[in-house]
Amino acid sequence: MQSQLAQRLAQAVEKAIQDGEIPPLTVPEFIVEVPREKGHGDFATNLALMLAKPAKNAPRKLAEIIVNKLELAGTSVQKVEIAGPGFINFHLDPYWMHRVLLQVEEQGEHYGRVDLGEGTKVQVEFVSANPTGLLHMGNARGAALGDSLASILEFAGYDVQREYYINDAGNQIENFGRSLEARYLQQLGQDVPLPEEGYHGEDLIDTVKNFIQQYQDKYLNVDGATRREKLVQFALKEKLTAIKNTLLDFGVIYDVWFSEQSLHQSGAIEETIKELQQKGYIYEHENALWFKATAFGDEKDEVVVRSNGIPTYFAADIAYHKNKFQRGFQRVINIWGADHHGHVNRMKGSMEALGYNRDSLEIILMQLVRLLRGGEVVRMSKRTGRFVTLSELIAEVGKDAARYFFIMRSPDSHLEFDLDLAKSQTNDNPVFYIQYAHARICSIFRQLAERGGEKPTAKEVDLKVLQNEQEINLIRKLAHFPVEISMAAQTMAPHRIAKYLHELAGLFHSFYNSSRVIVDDPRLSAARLVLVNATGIVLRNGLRLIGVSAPEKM
RNA sequence: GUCCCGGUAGCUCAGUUGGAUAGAGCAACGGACUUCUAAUCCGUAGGUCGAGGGUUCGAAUCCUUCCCGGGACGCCA
Repeated sequence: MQSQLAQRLAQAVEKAIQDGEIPPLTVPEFIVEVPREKGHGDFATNLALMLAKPAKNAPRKLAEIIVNKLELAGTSVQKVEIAGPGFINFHLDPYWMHRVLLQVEEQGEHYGRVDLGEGTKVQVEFVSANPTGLLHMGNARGAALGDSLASILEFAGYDVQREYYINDAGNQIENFGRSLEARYLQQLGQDVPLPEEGYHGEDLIDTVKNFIQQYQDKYLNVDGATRREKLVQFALKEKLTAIKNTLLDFGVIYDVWFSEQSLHQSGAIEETIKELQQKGYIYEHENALWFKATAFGDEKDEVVVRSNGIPTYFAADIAYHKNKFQRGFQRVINIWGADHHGHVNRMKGSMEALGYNRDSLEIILMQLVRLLRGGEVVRMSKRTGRFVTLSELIAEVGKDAARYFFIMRSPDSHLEFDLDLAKSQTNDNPVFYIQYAHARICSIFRQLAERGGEKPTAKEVDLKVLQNEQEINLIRKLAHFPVEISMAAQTMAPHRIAKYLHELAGLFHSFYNSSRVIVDDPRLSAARLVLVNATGIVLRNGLRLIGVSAPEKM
């Protein structure tokens, strides 16, 4: 409906130009939106306002010209008016929206899909936590955000792949090995210190205990390199399995687990550096190789190969992202913690250097998470390795609340995660509020079944009996769902869906409290059941996108 | 010092890419259960949109200068 109106409006302008009522110009960008104020109609456009400057004419005057040229045959527009500084408001046939109920029912779990992406290949890479420990709150936010974004993009017509990059090579693995070695020797009674820069998390003690159970002291009296290699191999496998399982519990399933090590082994890193070298973006300084990030607007250059000959993680990352583009992704989206922001420009620069469009690599930076318990900030320490893990969080508040809380705020915003609120089963908890709406809907249909009634279908029902304020508000909201999907996909903002669902649930609760669904009048009853059913479908579709379950009973 | 993010109601946050009278939830206050789930609803109150300047028909939104909070500036990842 919105795009149809936009098209007709553009045509009207063209016609006015032909007739010489508006000077020749290209039609400016304008929007057809749902006005906040209901008095402003069902749709409104700012076209005349946007046209004012290029056409050198007063907005209201232009609005009049446009309205005169506007062809509205075949639309549901009943009345057009010019308002305020020059808005054109459209009032539609009061029942136009009711048709959306037919659509919702017909399309079911597909209602809300749009074809914004037109099959564009997109990859979303998220979490990619080092397999040297457990997942923390930052990873958790990334998991919720990345998975939801991927789902939303899919729903908006993109061909989406979810990927996890396993940092199973490089410096931190060396470090990991030395930490494991220390823990191993400690367990076997030796008094050795943990490396200063090592992994201090106590989870490594358990890992080493498991190792000992299998190998005992077999690696006590071998050379360090062998011992560390064996420990690392064992620990990586264990940690990665744990991460996979936790993410699975969180409802996140990846298409691809990509190993950094494979890039080292295949020679892809070396090859990529050579390519950059040939293009003149690599130079040597103090025995190290540097990438000319400054040539691409970054503040300073960056080392790709250390003076000891070992490539940095940056070198691996360049090779990795080149690999992504080689796999044919037209958009490559990464979700990173805000602490990686310094990495953004040089990564984009490196892609530009390799001949790709820097804007095809899109980075979403998310701000930090603060946990609150009993009104107090839960202190975490990276140094001591003491923090709340994702699996602990899931155990404490449940998957649904956790996923909702992580995506309900814009990534740009620092996230305050109130554990008590997430656990509370009261109306101040938005997750329960939404789920409760769904449970109530299911309950109505259980009730109907108990009374021997049958679920009506939209086309056999007279939807025009849905006329009260609550019914109309609810229908309007359902009609808006596809637009919401487009917006969320376009701005890569899953929190919009959370907000939408909360509002939808609110409108449903209002409706529920104002009108009984199962009533004596069979026409009214049937129409309301269709409305309720449609609401249930949209709630399920939305909740599915953000990875929250839609319980039938609470 | 440079760069990034934020600053909107008591609190936590939205704000449809520059639009009409700035919104929601919680907290506060006052109401509604003989009902398909009161885990709900209805109502009231609450604002110099961090501050100043600029751009224009029109600014929370854009440009600029400051202030405050968080983060990043390594041959770590």
